[in-house]
Amino acid sequence: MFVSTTTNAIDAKGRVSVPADFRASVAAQGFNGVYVWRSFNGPFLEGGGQRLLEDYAEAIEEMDPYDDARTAFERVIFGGARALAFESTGRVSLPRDLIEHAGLGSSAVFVGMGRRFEIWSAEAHAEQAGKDLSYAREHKAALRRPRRREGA
Amino acid sequence: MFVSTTTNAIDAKGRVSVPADFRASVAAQGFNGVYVWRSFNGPFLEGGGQRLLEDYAEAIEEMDPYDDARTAFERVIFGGARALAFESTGRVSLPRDLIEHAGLGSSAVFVGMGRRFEIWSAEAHAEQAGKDLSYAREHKAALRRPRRREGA
DNA sequence: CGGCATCCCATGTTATCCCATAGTTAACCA
DNA sequence: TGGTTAACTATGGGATAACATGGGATGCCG
Repeated sequence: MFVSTTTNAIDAKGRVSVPADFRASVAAQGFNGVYVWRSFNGPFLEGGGQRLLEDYAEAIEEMDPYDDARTAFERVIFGGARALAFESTGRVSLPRDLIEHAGLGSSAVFVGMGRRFEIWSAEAHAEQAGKDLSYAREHKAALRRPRRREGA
Repeated sequence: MFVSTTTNAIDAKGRVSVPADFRASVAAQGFNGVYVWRSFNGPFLEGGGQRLLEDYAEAIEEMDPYDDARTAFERVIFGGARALAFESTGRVSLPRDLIEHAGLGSSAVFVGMGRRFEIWSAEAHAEQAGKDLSYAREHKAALRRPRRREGA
């Protein structure tokens, strides 16, 4: 699971260290790296491990083979995703188009989102964090106590 | 798995490099190359590795022997598919009829689709990508939430 | 003999590997 | 408890390998 927020530097070659605990949580998923794509909800990137992408694939598999919606999702999700392998010290190099979409400069903010994570520019993240906080404050009633599961 | 979108040049001889990660994902499938056929959904090509064709064959086996759809699939996919072997540097040479069907000029856009991939002309792809993106954005609720598996 | 495909080699660009450093945290022992 | 090691993390830089691509040479079949 991806948790916490970390800011890492992007060097001149476009390399950035993926937070160590993010790396640990995708270890042993077959592919030693992460998949990253442009969010279509804003100027930031979304990412996850191989298992997340396989789960998307599974959800898509359940649609009709040549349904227009299916091919659209396939193109957007698989066509838009990039497989970024970890190099020996745990960095990935971000392709240009992803850097541009998120408006990344010399640093990247990794935000854990549970099964996914997001990558923001420092500025965009600061702005969004403010919005999220006030939104959460206004809607705190919506968060109810989770039901206890058996065995826990 | 085929992911990401890559644009490669087609030279005067009709040769085009298959993206390295696409080649890696069909390696060790018996045939050192890809199968490509004309899509019947538009002016683009579809392709995949040997395993994909075998899976199609299996799916078709389960249809009625004289179902019109079955024979159509057999003709289009098996009859229309071309086996394109990788040359030493990872290129394939696209037959004329495929080039014409997709309206390819001096470049080809490879779009990863998970289990298969598509090949588009730059112009047609730009147009289609816009449509797919807005479609996916509008219908994202239609993509059932992927089932969570144990682990991350 | 003329297209057409395949093989081989050459090249520039980009990405990746490997080593080195510095700061931080954890571990360990006296 | 205090201090010293020992890991691990993030990050910089240079060397190296991989990739995409062009061109020529060779072989094949009509």
